[in-house]
Amino acid sequence: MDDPGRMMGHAGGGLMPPQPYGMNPQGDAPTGGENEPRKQDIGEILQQIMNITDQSLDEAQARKHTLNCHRMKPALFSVLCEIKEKTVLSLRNTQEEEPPDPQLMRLDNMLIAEGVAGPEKGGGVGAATSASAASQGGQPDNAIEHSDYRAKLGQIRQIYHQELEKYEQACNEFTTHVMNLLREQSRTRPITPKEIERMVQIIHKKFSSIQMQLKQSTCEAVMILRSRFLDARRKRRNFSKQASEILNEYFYSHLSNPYPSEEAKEELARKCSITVSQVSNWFGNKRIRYKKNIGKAQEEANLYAAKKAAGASPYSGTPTPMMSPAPPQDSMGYSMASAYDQSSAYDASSCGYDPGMHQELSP
DNA sequence: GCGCATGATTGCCC
DNA sequence: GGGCAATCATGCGC
Repeated sequence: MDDPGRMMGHAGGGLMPPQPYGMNPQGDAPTGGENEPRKQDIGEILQQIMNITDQSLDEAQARKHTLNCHRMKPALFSVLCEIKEKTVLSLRNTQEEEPPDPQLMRLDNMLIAEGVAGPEKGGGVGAATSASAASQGGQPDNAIEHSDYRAKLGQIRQIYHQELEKYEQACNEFTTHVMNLLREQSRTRPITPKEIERMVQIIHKKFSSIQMQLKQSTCEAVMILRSRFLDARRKRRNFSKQASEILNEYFYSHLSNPYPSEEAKEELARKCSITVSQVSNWFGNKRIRYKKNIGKAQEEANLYAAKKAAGASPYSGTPTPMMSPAPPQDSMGYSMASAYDQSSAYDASSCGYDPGMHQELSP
């Protein structure tokens, strides 16, 4: 930040009556041997002015009074006026109105869109809804995900507004402080209201750059939250036990043709409270893993066969062409008849046993 | 913390 | 476009 001390200086705002710049108010142009002591005097006065900032108010007031009564004060004022003129010239080029920062506009727009800035949108309900739908399809725990996302976004929003308020407060406090300081100093040194105003602008600019960092960090936090929320893999949840049972029962009941039709998939999806694509994924994974580990799959098949025998299957009333599960292997690696084969209503002899399917699904 | 289970994704093939 | 195979990433029991 610019040193406020460098902003000092202009005739009209000071203690002295307006005088032409560069003129010695006393009219006695420095000459020859008188120069050295005067230089020393001015140096001394400048040093005292610099020291004022390190002093207590009472001390400073006393010192200022001494300075104002100093015989070299008018000469110093004149010097300050000269510096002032040069400073104003250099400032003229920097006072043009700057266009709004496109980066800041982007950040603002994003924060408004996400419901972090601007009017309260329930912590980004819209974003949460879309993200939730994208990540979970029609899963019942949507509401949990949704509220979870909303709660986290709400936290971000709260922190953002707290910090923003803090920065604004600090900015106002600092601005007031600097303005008071400059007004106070304007009694001793030439400072115009316009310069004070410019100083305020500089302070605001500084604080707005800090605000931009805050906005940037907030945007990053929202993006991270969103990506985590949208990343389905991160949010993988095992299906409910009931859903797994339903899917397994269907799979082992249709082992001869474990490729459910679209209608069947929809029905399964509805019963399991999952999406059709999740049903497709499940069957895709199941077919592959069944083939890879047929022995273990056989145990599972037997389990479901036993259940079916007990009449527990929801599919027991809808006999469709299927095969018995792959027979378990004995110690020699040969197939043995499974419990499922023996107990199922859909055994090899009764309905559509497909040896080819065994081969197809066997490793 | 580790290993296995499991849902999801990706690339390829038909 | 659907299925397969490989892989990733997370959940979960130990």
